[in-house]
Amino acid sequence: MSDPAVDEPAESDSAASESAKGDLAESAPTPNAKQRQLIENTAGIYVVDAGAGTGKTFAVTRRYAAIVDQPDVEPADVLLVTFTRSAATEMKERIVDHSTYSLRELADASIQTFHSHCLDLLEEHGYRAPTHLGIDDRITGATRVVEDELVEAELFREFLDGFQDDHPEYAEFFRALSDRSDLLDVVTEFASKGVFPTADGWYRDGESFVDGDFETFQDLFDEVNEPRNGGSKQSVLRSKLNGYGKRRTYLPDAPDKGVLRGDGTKQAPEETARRAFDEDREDLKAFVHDVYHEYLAFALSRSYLTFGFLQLFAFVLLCENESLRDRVSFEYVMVDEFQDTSEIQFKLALLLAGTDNLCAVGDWKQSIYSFQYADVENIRSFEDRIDRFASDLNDDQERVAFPVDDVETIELEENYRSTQSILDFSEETLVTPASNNEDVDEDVLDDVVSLSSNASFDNTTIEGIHHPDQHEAVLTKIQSIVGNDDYAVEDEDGDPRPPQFGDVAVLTRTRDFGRELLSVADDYDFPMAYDGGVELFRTDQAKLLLAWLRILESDADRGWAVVMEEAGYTLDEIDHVLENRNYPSNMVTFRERLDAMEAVGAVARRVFDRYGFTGEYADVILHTVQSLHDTSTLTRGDLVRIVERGIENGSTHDVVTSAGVDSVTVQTIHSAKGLEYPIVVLANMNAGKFPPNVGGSSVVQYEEPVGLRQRKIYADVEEHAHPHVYDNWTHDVLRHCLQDDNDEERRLLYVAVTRAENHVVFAGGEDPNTFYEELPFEGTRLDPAVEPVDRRETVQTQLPFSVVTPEGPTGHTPHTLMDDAVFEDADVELETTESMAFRGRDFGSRVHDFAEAYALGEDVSPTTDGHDDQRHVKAFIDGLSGDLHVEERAVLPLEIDGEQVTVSGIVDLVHETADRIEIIDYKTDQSRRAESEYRKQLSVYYHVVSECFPEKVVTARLFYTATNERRTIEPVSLAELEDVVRASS
DNA sequence: GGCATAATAATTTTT
DNA sequence: TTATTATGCC
Repeated sequence: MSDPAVDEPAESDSAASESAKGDLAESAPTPNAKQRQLIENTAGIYVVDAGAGTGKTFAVTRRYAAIVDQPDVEPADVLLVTFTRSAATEMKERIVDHSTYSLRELADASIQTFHSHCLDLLEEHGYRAPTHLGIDDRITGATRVVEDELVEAELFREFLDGFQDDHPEYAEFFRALSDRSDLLDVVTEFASKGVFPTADGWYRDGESFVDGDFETFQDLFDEVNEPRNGGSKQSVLRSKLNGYGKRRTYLPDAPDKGVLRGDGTKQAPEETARRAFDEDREDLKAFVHDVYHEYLAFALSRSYLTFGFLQLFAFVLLCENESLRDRVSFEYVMVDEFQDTSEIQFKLALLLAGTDNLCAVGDWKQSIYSFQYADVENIRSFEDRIDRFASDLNDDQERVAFPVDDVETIELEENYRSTQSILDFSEETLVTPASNNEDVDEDVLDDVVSLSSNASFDNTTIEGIHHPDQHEAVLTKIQSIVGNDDYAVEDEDGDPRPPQFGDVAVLTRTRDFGRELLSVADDYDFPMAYDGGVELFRTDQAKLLLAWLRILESDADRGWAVVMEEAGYTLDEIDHVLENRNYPSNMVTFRERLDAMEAVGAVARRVFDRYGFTGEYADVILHTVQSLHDTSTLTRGDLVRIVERGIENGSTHDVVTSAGVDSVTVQTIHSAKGLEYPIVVLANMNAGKFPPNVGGSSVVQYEEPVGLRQRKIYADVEEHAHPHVYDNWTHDVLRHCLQDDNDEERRLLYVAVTRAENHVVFAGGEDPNTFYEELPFEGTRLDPAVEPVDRRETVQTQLPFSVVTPEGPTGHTPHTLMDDAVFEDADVELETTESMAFRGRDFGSRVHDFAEAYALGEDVSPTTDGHDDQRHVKAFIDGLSGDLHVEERAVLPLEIDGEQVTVSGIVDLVHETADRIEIIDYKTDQSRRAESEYRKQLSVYYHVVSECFPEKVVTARLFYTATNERRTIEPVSLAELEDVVRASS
């Protein structure tokens, strides 16, 4: 145990009185000048450019505290909107530390996402909201929110079936759709922009949005129609129109290619814009309107709302009901992550603001959620938009009752995360072409607020490696980095220290790459963990398990086909075998062996053994299956259904790998947003992968300035006969004007780079992409030579428990059971805190020391050094009532193969009430991958306590201190524990 | 260099 | 389905 840990006195409310120290990110005790400007100016409209690592959360929470600590202001007067629920929780906790309010007092405060606030509004006042759109239905207590996208898609399909039957007049539109579910996208997108249908038209000025605005369109058109190379080269548009009508035939009234492109010119004629835009879209509008309106009615009749509809109805309600608007509006509104807001959310913020005390905080450079309808223009063109939206809302009555023309901009400039080299480099990512021919507009740099680093040293390396065996090359590179002084990272005192595996994060654009990398790492015993959701049931492991289960159940063809294909049979061979039911004998033998097994868990295990699936996916599938049902009562049929359902709805599960504490993290860039790592490896920079050279494919799409585009395809009677005949050629012109460029890809690149504190490595495969080629770093071919890792030497894992000599516990309270003497006799090796070092800080002990002291009621308060662990622990413990016991040890006697052995386990906290005992183990977020081992450790204690206190409900939980997640753990069965002990002895 | 055509390969994920 | 890149021709 080390570390000064908790030496900071409880902080006072006034930022000014705090001591000037602390060099770590978000929670530096003293705000810098710009942060102070934001914190202290709470009246008026502010838009805050808060770049990566500039202490945004810190400033926002302090500002909130400053607002509510004013004499006449209560938390009920303030709305603080966050992007995710967990961000809301985090905000609350951090505010508690800096205001006079307790967590309990803030429990009902409006610190939440737009969606949950809308839900609250509708639950309380939404009963008649649908009538404003001419829908004769109500939102009631029985109305639920469908959160799962796939469930919604299923419901929508069901709706469309009925709709199609009821509306034969729309048959031709349905024929034109390659995928009916595109219609759901249209509906969702309309909803996200505040365009709603009424019974016989569009809500408010919705129709003008649907029609689009020619002026705006013309600007876009002109932009792509600009001749290039000083007039010597045709415009992008003209070049693209070269393919006009290439593989399709239009109806006779379509203009000729030559007319649209212009003859002997470098650009398409101006007239082309008009022609394409003026296409008659009335029928299409009616179609989309009816789908939209009837779907809303359908959803309400089924008593459900989607995320998008929550906002839709809340918006309508606030628009229509003036007195309600007055009652529910806030004196102060703050919106965090403003770059991730959609158009309707911006408008909701205006409707919810009772005064002009409005604050939008974000970083346009980190806007990477456009697929979620985030609109980066909300923050980039804040002043224009607030002006436009407010006057739109005020067109028939005053809804935004304050002036919006006085907008103050605050730019946070000090970066607490990265070196200056990385910050400077990061700007390059925003102007790097994504493909060889792309012309990047360098003007975006004018909008970049350059950041200045306060790192204590700058030894940054930025480099690229590539090799066809990219996975191995990445591992090799990481091995050369770990322990290498050339890649020193910053320790807790701001001094350089050699990096460890835990300092490295591999970020990728896709989950797939992460998964592949992890499986290669597994071959070398390389300490690496995938952090994030995996569509577990869509893995090979799950599919093969399903196949064998189907074989067992009914000799199903689709079972045999899968396992035979896996075994390398050709399709012809498989057909032949299936026809004659003459299955390969080794497989038949295996089937018989499986058939003899009773428990499905055992079947699964045996299947995974056969295919050598020893990795985490197999593990998690087994675990998931077991935790879904009690293994003893789960039939094969049940399991088949579970896996099928899992495949169908693509449910993701957090994969828990057991690489030990000090291991490399693998994540998607999206999920790494907000996090930081000393060393970032940005992998899979291959042509076509990142950025992908793929465009949208939906047939009916909508963009605000253009309105609806339409393409109807009259397919020949013979399926897929070519050429199709299109009655609408406009789409083929318009689509070229609406191409969004690769800006968001560059922002993704930006997000990835700005996660790094000290070093960045780009990694590519056979064919590195343009980003890799164009960015200013040296890329070298790296021939992989991964050293197989002996984990016992290089990875400091925490042993789940040790096997010791027979000596059972004798006491009968859970706490005397953990008698020190018993424990010491047992000769258990205790890990030292050194082995838990986390990025150079004594992370584990920092948290544990604090947690222990705080749980024991000592007068300590969380440090604010850039990590939230202690704060999270404090909030967690504050929420517990009952007896707390810290650092408990358990020994559990087992009889294994006729021999008495005893295993021991340690837990951090035991929370005991009259009827429950809760066992809690603190873990850093970093250690999540070892969860399956921790499970076993917790289970030792679980079984001991359960046996001694049969009348109490015993639960085991892991508490991830960095992310403030609490996870209930399904204990490992005694039989399984015995297996583990057998294996380790 | 400019233009047209053929070959090629294709995503992220929260409420 | 569609955007990019490679290619072949002028």
